[in-house]
Amino acid sequence: MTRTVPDKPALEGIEAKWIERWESEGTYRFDRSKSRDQIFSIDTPPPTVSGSLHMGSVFGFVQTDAIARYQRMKGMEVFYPMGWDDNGLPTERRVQNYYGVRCDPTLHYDPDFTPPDQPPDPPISISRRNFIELCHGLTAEDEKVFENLWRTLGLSVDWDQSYATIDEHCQRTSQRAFLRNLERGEAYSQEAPVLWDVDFKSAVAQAELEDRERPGAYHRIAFHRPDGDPVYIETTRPELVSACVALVAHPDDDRYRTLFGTTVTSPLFGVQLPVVAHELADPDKGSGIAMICTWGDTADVTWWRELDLPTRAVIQQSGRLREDTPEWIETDAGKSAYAQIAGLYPNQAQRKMAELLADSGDLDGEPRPITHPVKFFEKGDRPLEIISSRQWYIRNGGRGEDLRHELLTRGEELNWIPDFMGVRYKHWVEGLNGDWLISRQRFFGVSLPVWYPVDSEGELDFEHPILPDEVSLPVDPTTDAPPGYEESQRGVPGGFAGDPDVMDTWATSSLTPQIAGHWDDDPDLFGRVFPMDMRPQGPEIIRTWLFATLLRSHYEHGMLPWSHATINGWILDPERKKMSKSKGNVITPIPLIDEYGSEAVRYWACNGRPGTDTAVDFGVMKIGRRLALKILNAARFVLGFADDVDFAAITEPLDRSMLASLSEVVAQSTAAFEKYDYARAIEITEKSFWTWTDDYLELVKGRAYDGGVAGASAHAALQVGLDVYLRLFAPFLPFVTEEVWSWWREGSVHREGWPGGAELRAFGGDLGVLGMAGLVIASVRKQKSEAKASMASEVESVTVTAPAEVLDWIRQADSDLRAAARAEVIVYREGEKLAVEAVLAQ
RNA sequence: GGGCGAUUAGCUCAGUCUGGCUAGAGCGCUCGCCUCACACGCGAGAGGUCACUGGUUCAAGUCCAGUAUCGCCCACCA
Repeated sequence: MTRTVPDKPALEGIEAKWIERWESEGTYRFDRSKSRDQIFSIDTPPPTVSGSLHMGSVFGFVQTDAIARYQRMKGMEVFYPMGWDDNGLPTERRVQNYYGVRCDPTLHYDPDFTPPDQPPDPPISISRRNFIELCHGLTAEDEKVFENLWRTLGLSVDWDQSYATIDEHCQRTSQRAFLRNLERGEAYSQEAPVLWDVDFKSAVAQAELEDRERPGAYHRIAFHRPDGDPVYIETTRPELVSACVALVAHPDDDRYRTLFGTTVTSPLFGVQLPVVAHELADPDKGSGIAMICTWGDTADVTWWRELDLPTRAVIQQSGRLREDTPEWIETDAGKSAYAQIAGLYPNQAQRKMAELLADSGDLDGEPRPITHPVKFFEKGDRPLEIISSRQWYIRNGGRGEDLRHELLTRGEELNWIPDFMGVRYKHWVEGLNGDWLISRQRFFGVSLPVWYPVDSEGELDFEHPILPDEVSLPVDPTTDAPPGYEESQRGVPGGFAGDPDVMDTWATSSLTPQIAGHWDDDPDLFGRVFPMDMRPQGPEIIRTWLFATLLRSHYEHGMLPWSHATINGWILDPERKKMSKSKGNVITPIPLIDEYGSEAVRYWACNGRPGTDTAVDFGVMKIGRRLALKILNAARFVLGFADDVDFAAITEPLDRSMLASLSEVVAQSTAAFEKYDYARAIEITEKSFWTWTDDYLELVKGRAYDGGVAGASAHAALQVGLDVYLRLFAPFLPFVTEEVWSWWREGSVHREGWPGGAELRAFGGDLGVLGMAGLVIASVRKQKSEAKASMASEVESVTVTAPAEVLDWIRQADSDLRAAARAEVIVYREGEKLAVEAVLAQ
């Protein structure tokens, strides 16, 4: 092959050139003919396409790509799919804002609907089907943006292996897995208290909660004993006095011991309430006695359940207090008091209650302001309420010790990188306090594939759901009729009703190994890629994605879904602050790629240690760019000599020494990669490469230009060196290494073998020659520099003093040293310590 | 309240698992150099109480205990 080495190599434009070439040549296409032990499979995180692009996405994906490229070069067939997480609330929310629409399932489909150019305010209501069409359209656009970014970054993904969590294949997989969970008793539905977001009007799961510090106020409120004496409780939620079912204190609390078993009356509403004892009551909190409501917090739920208390719900799904007077309020005064808070939101009702209680004399003093943690849906704006609702659950060990233990054991079987991340999983599983709530009262998601018989009274029979055949999946029970029924029987006595809910997005994305590996429709492929080798992901979704994936695999396959979980660090802004939209410090990758180039951004990402929080650092990107340029220029130098080199011609001791040191670098880099430590691998290679260009290239330059037998040795050694460095850098800097490869080699460097140390060691080089010659030339440079002389300035003589064996190494590089130092002669003297003295020409 | 991680040069970070010459790199800074791959470059230099306190040891940035600050995760939040 003829060489085409450009006169002025440049980085500009090489991304576009190779992106296109890799695609057209199928460089990263997965070859499914390989067997499981020849395949390295990656369970890629499907990014939320309706989220914004940010450096956090780039960081983890580039690190994964480096590992994928290493494995591919090592000879493994890499299964590297890409998915898009497009179902669920983030998309709905984006569609609502983008088009100014709201979904109203009661409306009929309008086939001619097109959204207005500008989002209208207030938003317009559209049918469920129209809404879902908009979701599909917008996510398709968003996915293009992401795919373009991934390609620009050079991710070696096989784009034929892609999926979207809302596509038919994912829906089928998700519904099938759910039905199997149901069949085995791992999934169930029940009417129970759930955490409820009043804006989204949906239940949310424990994994989606976050605490936020919110202002509140302790209200000290009097309940009354039969003799009229007050019992003071302190509450931040006086609006729930109407939902109170009991008072509770600690069984050992002497202040309240005499009250247990007696009855008190609630203020304003005059409801008779028992006083009960429970260990969860904290004598040090408030007055030590608390009201139990339906339900103000999760402690209320515990008390309600364990003490078998009645249910008195006043807060509705809308978040408002119910309009009609609850039946348990029987006094006229109570009814008129309730009328004043009926239909209000909790915060409004709270202010009203404070007024009413103050007027009645039941509020002791002023409300005392505090800030306290309040549970929010992580994507929500208002505090969660707890309401009773029928929902679907998957058992996750939160309510069963045996399962919890099995899942903890699975966590121990998994290889965590870095290993301390395993502790987060352990703590999460140990802290679970309920099963996984998977149903959501939303629209853009995978439907729960169940219908319910409607009895002759028109009531739904939730205990005997009607299920589809697996072959008919995916189904949408809101539009499809179940087996054995006609659509005309929907909602009529003796007919059926479809479950209107969709599954939580994690209920689908917890199946990414099964989805990507085509568990449901291609068992041959699945057998070749599952269980997968690697699950890369962020630390914040260990409790969701990682845990849920492990759970589903444990249920379905009785094994871990992957052998290794690599957890990347958190990305911080250049000031080392967390990036967030609200702070306005989010950095997006595309402008950085435009400015520094893909290689530079990749270099930055690859320098982030596994699991280590990393700041966005433009300085590091500049260094990456500099490295890429250096590779181009060094390659131009190396390839500027003879086309036909003979590796048997590598006879010079210095050249062989260089190859020996390179074998060390290969060994260390390989060892680092085997431990998934890509950052260590690039560090080792980079450090060695700069020494190669600074010392070795300078030392052999003269000989290389002079030619002859000694020159031929240099030419060949330089080419071997370049060849090895290109391979070592290829996982990190795929564009520039491929570019240089194309100047003189056939095929793609990314399909070439990873270098082995054996063939380099076979040249029999002695590490000491290059090592010592490097020290001598450095010392001469230093003396020139101190004399403020040019490096090209002539040297009359160099005197090297050293122990005999060191002198022997240095002598083997004598002519190269003289040429590089521009020295007439080198005088060797035996001595204890290495000393170099140069006499500069005047 | 509990847990995990971090704290090393002005800045960004290696090094700590496995204790051992004078603690490293790059950026920035200072000085010098157009040396036939690269001035988007090359050479050299200055710069550190390894957060703090105590302990183990012949020897501690490294191991142990505690403290402080920062970040993250978790927690029943009356």
